[in-house]
Amino acid sequence: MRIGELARLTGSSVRSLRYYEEQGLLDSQRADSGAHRVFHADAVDRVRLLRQLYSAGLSSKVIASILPCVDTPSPELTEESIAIMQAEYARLGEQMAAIADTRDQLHHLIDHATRHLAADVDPAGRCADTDRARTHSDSGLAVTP
DNA sequence: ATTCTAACA
DNA sequence: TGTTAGTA
Repeated sequence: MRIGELARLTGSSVRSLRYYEEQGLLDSQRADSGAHRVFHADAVDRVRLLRQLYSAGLSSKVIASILPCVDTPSPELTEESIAIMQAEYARLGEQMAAIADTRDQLHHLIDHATRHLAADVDPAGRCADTDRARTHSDSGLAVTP
């Protein structure tokens, strides 16, 4: 397939795909005329993996160093490759903990704001405000572990 | 219409 | 990565 289709199938831009190839992360052939790139069908999975790693915060360099672990023959897979993967694994673990902590704080803020809104402006009756407060509580955001 | 390379307010 | 220019 050509670059346009690969982009469509992976939800990435054509520009990004050329960049991945430039970084040695993606393989491609050349059309007979050498005019344009031709990608193997497997490139779809490869690109999805690349984007997943990128979105997790891994750099092109890091991804390049661990790809030999993905490709069938891996002559350039070294001890350092494993060390790098372990480091990223650890980093993601810390990042997940930090994100969980942030989520907890947000939960508290939501809880506080909800109570404030419910008890605040309605010494007499309660209508819109109370409804809004209840809506927030049941919105799925208040998932206390 | 699609792809390519090169380059940057 | 986006975008633009000039081609093929």
